[in-house]
Amino acid sequence: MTASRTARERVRAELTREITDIARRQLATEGAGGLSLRAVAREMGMVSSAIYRYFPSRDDLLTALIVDGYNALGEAVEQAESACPRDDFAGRWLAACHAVREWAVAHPHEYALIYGSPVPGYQAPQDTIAARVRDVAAYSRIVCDAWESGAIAPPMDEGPEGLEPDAGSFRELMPGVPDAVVWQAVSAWTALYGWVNFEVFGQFNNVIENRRAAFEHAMRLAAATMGLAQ
Amino acid sequence: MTASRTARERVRAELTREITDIARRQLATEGAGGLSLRAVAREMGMVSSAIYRYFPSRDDLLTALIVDGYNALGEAVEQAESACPRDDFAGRWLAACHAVREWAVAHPHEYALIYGSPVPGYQAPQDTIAARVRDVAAYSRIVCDAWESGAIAPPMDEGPEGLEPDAGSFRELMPGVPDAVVWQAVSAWTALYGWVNFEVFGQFNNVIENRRAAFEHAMRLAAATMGLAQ
DNA sequence: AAGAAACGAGAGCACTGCTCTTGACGAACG
DNA sequence: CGTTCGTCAAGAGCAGTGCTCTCGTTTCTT
Repeated sequence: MTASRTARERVRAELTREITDIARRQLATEGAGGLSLRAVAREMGMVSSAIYRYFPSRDDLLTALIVDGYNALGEAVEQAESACPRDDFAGRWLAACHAVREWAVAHPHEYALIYGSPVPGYQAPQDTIAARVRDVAAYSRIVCDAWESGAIAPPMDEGPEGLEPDAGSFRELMPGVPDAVVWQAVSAWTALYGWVNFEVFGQFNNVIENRRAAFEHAMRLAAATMGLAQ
Repeated sequence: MTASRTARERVRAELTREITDIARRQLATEGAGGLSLRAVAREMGMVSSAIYRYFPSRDDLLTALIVDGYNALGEAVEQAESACPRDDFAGRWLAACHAVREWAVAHPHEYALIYGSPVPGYQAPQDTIAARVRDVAAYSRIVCDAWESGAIAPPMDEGPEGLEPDAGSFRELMPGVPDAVVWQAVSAWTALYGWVNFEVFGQFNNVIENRRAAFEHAMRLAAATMGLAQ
């Protein structure tokens, strides 16, 4: 039904895709700040103002790339995690971690776009929040499953107060899991992205050599803090 | 001796300081990408080209701000950590963590400059690496002291290979500490900055409410992974 | 076939970092 | 004291940016 309404809409969809493809390539080489609408237009053989027929502003083009990035990362995590045996929770966790790291290392600029410092003046629209929770949802599912099958021991203390039960937050993504376990999961989550941030943004240059092994070791430690038996 | 050589040098130093001050204010409001030499010059009542007498390029001005940021953060950590009893290692660690977080929350754009995604096209010169290790040096000292007084239990495994013994790296900053403990310290380090990154870059908006308490809880968990007795 | 909507091209505005030249001022030297 | 040399602010200008507006043309709808 949505295959080809008119020729005009087909070529419009085609051009829109070509614009985002070229923009993604530019993003990969120049970074977010170097993404130039005029350069995209130049590469397409169009005039810069024509781009505005497809994306009303540079920020809208950025938003499209951000949504694509969230989905690509989320899909990578989902695939890696779902390839593991359902009851191997530590294995699923490690697979998810490696998926995040490898995608980030392979697409550093896209990763910076979604998990780095926010682009100045850019405000993420509501369209992005649906795609943004895909990776953390997959990861919450592991914690959820592990808790339900008793693979996570109940911790001693209750943890601090103050988990906001907002849509798409941890509290909603892990129903039935006690707050203390959610807090441990949050800690492991921040450890994961802290590591990936440091590696992608160059803090490990000339410091850590065998990064994959070191990462796996750190993620095993994170799983332990989460209470996940190895 | 360096107080006042000539009047010319005095006014030059004064103007240089004024430029960095205005640039820092602009950085705080607009972010790194919005830092404009012309706007700085406008605010000083000068013409844009005059700025180039003091900073040969925009990147050099950025570098000055980055070095200042490293020093400010490092000094905050040093002060907070040194205010604790020398043998209260967990207390020193928590104090250092809170210092990092509070400085970052108070100066989000400066923090983004030094620990966020790298500014596109900007390459950090060698001048920065001296100041950059100030915070991690203070923090390594805690681990070192704790290890020497036996507050850190020797871990089971040895951890992965691949610690690069580069100048200013962890391996050099913690002499005498076994590799396995250094790896645990690296994990705690990444957990710390992972948390601060997420908070400063807005990932905790509408998710975590009482962030200071949650942070302290996460940092206690990190201290536990590090093997630090509480 | 006629009207409406979408489209690409082009000119133009305000802004950016940066370079080059010009003229003025101040400090050191003979 | 006067000259010379280095430093400085100012201005014009270049190439680039995001974005807006207008103007014919093409395409779809009625």
